[in-house]
Amino acid sequence: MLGYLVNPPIEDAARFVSRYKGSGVVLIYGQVEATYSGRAAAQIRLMPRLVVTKPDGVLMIHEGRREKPIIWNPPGSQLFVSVDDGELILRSIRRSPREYVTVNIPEVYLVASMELGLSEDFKVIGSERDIVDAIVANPGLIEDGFRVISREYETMVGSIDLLGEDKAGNLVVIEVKRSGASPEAVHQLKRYVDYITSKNPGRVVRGILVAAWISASAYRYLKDYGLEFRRYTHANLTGFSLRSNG
Amino acid sequence: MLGYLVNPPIEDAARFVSRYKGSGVVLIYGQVEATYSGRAAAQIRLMPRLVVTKPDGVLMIHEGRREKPIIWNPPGSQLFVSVDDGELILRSIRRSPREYVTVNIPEVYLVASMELGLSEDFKVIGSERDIVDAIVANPGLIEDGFRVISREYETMVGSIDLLGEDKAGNLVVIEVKRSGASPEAVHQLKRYVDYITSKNPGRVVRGILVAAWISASAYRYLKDYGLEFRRYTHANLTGFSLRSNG
DNA sequence: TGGTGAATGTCGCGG
DNA sequence: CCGCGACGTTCACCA
Repeated sequence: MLGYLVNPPIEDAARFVSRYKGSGVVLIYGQVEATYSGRAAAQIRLMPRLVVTKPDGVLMIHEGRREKPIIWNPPGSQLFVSVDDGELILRSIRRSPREYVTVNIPEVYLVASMELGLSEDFKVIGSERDIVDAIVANPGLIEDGFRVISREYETMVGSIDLLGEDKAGNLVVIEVKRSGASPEAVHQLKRYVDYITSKNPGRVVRGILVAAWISASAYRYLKDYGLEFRRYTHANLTGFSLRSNG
Repeated sequence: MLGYLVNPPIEDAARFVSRYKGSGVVLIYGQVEATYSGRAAAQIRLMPRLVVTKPDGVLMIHEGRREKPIIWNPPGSQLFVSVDDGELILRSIRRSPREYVTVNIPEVYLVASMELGLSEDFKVIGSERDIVDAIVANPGLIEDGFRVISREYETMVGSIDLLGEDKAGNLVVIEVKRSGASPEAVHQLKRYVDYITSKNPGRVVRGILVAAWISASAYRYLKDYGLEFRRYTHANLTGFSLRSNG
C-alpha cells in the first residue's frame, strides 16, 4: 500500500514513478523546476517543491503556501517519465486544449506511492440546487400565490434558474445564489428579465434575486433595475426560509 | 529538511504534526474520515487518503482522483492537533466566513514534513492584462486608426477594459476575454456601450469584444445588439494578432 | 477587512 | 466532445 524511497538515485526514482504512476498517487519531494505552456505560459525556477501525480492524470506542483498548485495539469492528462542528463523528467500532456507541463528534478529527497480511496457518493449539502429544490417543493417560499412554470429555462442569454408566475399573472424570473449576490449576479438577472420581457411583449416581468446576502453596490444596481431581493437563511440542512427585501 | 515516520503510533504522529505544522508542509497518509461545516456542509467516510497541511494554514484532503481536494480549508485557517480515543484529530478553523474541518485519523501509514520554497516573482504569461497591454502598445491591432483614450475606465456599471476612438471619431468600447466569450461577456460589453452612449448623446458608440473564441449563442446575442467581435491568437508568448469577425 | 472580477479557473451536467 | 453555469470557487488587487 505504501512504497517509498529516501534520497534515491535519479534512476531509481524514475523507475519508481514509472511503476506506480498508473496505479497510485505518487509524491515526489525534491528540487524542482518546471514550465507550463498552453492557453497561457509560466515557468518556475529550481526550488524544493512537492510534485503529486494521480492515476487519473492529475499532475500538481505544490509550494509552501496556497491551496492551489503553482503549476498543474488536470485529470485526463498523460504523464511520461524519463531521465535526462542526470535529472528526473516528467512530461504531462493535456489533449484538449493542448497544454504541456515539463518538470525537471535534479535531486529527489523522497518519492512515495500510495493508494487513495474515492468517495463515490460524495455530496455537498447546501448547494444552489438544494435551494432551487426547496423553492420548487414549496413555491410559497417566494411569495403567496407564486407558481413555478419552468426550471433551468434555457434562453439565448443563459439558463434561468426558475421561471414562474405570480398571483397577478405576471411573469417572474428567479435567480438563486447560494452565498452572496454580487453586481454580476444582478446583471445576470437583469439579462434574463430583459430577454423574457422582449419575448413577451405587453407582459409585466418581475425579477427576484434569492441569496444569503447582497453587497451594497449590487443592491444599488438591483434597485436601479427595478428588481427584487429575497434573503434566505438555511435555518437547518434540510429546509430554509425566505425574507423579503433586506 | 525531510522528516518522516512510517506506521507510527498515533501519539508519535500527533507529536510530529504538532512540531512541524507551523514551519513546514506536513503530509499524512492514513485512514481518514472528515467533516466540513460552514457555508455548506459535507462528510466523508473512513478511507485511505492524503492530508496535506501548509504553514500558511492550508488544510487539504486529497483522494485518488481530481485536482481539487475533496475537503479543505484555505490559507489563514488555524490548525489544532490532538489525540482522542486513539485517533489523531485535526481541527481546522477558518475565521471568516466561519468554517470548520474536523479530520479523524485512526491509522497513520506515513507522516512526513518538508520545507517547500515560494516563487515570489511568479508570473503567468498570457493573462487578460497582457492582452490589453498589447493593444495599448499597438492600437492598430484593433483596426487601422484606432486610438486608445483610457484603460480601465471606471463607470457606474463597471470598469471598461479599453475606451477609444476610431478613425471616424466614433467612441469604441473594448472588452477583452483571454479565453472564450460567453453571453455574459456580451452582456457586459453591452452594459458599457449603453452607459457610454447615455453619457455621450448624439455620438456613435461601437462595442468590440476581443476574445480567443465566442460561443454560438453569445455570437447571436452580440449581433442582435450590433456589437463586434475580434478573435485573437497569441501567436507566441510576447505578441498576439487579431482577426476580424469570426 | 471586505468588495470586485479574472482564472491555465475546476467540476459536473446536458445536448 | 463542447457549451454552459455553479463553486464551500481561489486568487490578487484595491478601497
